[in-house]
Amino acid sequence: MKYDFTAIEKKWQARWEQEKPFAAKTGDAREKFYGLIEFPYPSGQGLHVGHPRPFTAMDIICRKKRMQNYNVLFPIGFDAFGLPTENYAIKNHIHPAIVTKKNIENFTNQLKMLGYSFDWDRAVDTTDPNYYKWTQWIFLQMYKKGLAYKTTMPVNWCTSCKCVLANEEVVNGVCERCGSEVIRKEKSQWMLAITKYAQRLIDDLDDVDYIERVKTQQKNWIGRSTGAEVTFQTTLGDDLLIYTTRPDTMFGATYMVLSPEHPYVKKWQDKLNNWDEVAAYVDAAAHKSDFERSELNKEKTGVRLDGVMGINPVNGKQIPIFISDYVLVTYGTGAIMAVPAHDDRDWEFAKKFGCEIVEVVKGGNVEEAAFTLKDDTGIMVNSDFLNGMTVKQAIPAMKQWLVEKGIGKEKVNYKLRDWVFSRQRYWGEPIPMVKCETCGWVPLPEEELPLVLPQVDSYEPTDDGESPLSKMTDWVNTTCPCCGGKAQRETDTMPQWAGSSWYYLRYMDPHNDKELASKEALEYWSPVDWYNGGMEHTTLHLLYSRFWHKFLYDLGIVPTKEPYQKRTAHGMILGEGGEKMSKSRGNVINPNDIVDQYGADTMRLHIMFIGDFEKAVSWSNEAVKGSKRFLDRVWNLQDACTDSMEYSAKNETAMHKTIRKVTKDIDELKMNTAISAMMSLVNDFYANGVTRGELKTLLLLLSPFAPHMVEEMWENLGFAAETGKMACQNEWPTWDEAKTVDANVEMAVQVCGKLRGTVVVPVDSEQDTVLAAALAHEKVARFVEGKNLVKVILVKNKLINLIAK
RNA sequence: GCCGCUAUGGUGGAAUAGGCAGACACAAAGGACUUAAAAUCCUUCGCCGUAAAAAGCGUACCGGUUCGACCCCGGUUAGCGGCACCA
Repeated sequence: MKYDFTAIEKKWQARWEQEKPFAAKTGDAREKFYGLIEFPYPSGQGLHVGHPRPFTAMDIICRKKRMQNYNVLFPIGFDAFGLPTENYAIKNHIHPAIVTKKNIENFTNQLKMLGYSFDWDRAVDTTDPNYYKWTQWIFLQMYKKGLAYKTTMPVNWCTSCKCVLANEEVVNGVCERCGSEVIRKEKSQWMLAITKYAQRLIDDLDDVDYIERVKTQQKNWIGRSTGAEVTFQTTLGDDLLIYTTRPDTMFGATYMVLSPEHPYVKKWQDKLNNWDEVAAYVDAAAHKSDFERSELNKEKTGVRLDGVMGINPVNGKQIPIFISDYVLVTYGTGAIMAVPAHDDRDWEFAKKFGCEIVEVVKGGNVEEAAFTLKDDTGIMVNSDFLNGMTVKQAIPAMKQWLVEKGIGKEKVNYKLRDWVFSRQRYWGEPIPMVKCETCGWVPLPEEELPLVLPQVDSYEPTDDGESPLSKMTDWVNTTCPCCGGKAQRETDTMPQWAGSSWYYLRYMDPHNDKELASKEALEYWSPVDWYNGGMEHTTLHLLYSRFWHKFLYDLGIVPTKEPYQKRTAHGMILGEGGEKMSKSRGNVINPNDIVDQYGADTMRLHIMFIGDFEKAVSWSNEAVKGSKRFLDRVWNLQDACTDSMEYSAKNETAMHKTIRKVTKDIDELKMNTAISAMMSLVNDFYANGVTRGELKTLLLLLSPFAPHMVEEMWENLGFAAETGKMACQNEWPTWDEAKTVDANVEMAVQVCGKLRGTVVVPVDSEQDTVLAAALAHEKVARFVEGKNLVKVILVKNKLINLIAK
């Protein structure tokens, strides 16, 4: 019988679709398992070979969980708002909704082609008004709690997309999507106060099982630092508040720096003797993008504020004040005390501008370079009451002194900024807010949700940076829900991150038109037990959705503090030479081609076999054959197996070992070694023969990996007649630990640490037995001859090492 | 610069409470079957050496701990990812 994968895969996909064996049942008495993958963006190019890697892995986990009698929720959906679709629509004058619909259809077909056990009845689409109604609803709740606010601030402006970008969308000073230059621009924007959750976003990482690098990356991104805020008086009478993490070095503060945007600069305009020079510098800084500013970090620039001096509160000394763009207005207080002896940037600036350098921590040569080591060994000098203390002692001592004098206090700062939530784009969720001439910003009443995206003639953003919606005067002009007067709708839309911040909740109850999901469903399915996704989403999507979840938790809507109990990440699939796959390199692999040539089961198996799941791997078309060959070999066992349902003596140990290995490896995402264990077992079957019972076990183990072929064999071998379809099995093979070991083991024999041979002894043999066997070994004897056995080291069932002198 | 990760045959990769390095595959070479090809099956496959053995060398590099190190420690180099004037 030939392995006709095309016919077999079609047959079983049709049956699964009809009989729905993968439907999740809310409220079922079995233990629940919620496995989640990052839902795809349905691009026009269709499924990329990068998709099947994480999807197949989670499919395997979920299929195995079902066989272990869990009630599994394994959903799928589409994150369908976004720029590529919009840009395609602009170019081809097709409505983005039509493009999206077509792309989703294509993705759906491709995903079904790969045989994933999704519960398709729960599929969500973020562009469906029944879905984004609740995205808008969550925004309104945030507004009501003061977490959504509108403010004018410098934003990242993409010169090509004509659109505001979040900080996270700017990569190396250019737009993440189109690669064009990004400049700073003042704009009124909706913001979400994620910074209010900064501490909880750090603290609650302790309670979840995320791979360590995700945790560290999130913590670095949030960037908590502990220091002190200190007030410096000035000769103009205004007090300057600065932030420092090194209060211990205050005696070394010899000048101060304000960011060019600091409000005092303007305030002091009339009192400065060099205002023209100052104004020119401020103006130049304003015209630079963040990137330009940071790119010039080799060479410090700045201007002295002539006419004002700061007063160092610890010693009363007057010190000059500069403005420089190495101080950021967005962090701390936008003003610093500069300690050139112990900070690289300050040192560099001081050298250029001729400022005094005062050493306050012993250990370096501050004329040569800043001495920045902050450890226990540094001893304070030139620091009055701190002299002789270590840095570690001086920090709290100074903080205490500042508090006693009433000029400073401990302060925690975060690098994390609030989330710019407005986009001047068409293809996103409309922000459900109305601006009334008398009442100001007014939220739309919840009954009026969803606020549906209107039809427009042109999707192009306007040249002044407003959303295309602003041209829809019929839609924009409305009445105030509050006073009934004239009002206008917000024309900005939400960023793509909005819809993906809560989609895992909608899966729990996707058709609910009363709530985002019912309490019953939320309580039954929460939290997501295992979420796998890409590292590129660690500081964006993952952080944003944790923030939204915590907000919903505070409202009493979701029952858990954290959305995801466990987070893992997959590596990328690279092209043949280890290069990134891209259209321009022409090395893009289309999963359809692999499926056509080898079948979906081979595709699934191979993409799991290819290497360590967490690491990047290069795709090789040649290597796929090996996985296909393995499936062929399994297929051919149908005709070779005996009728016995027992394990044969020759295969018994291998059976138990393989069951153990495959079971444990799947839970640890080591699919590659699970597969190699099954390959070895099949090699054994070819050498020793195979019984029907052995084959049954193999099929159970293999079914999550190659579900279609296994269903067919399951039916052919008569198992389906006995216990039903493979997809409905709730039996996972078990192993007997005692039977995973043979009666005899082969042990390595070393003489003085060098391998000299092997001996076969009964399992768990004591030293005497092994030693006797080892000495009987011809080669070992040769190396021991004429020497004294000084010591013998035995590692049971593994090795014996004879130390002979 | 800071944080994190990685380095193993021609290739993808196995192996860590410190215990036979190279499992499982791909490629290659030889053979069987075949009119032939494909498919399949068998054999070889780290380096050096040998008639074949043996001996020796070998997990990026240098050193250490240990009876024993891919694994632990110190240092170096190269590469990948993230952050980047965050005071």
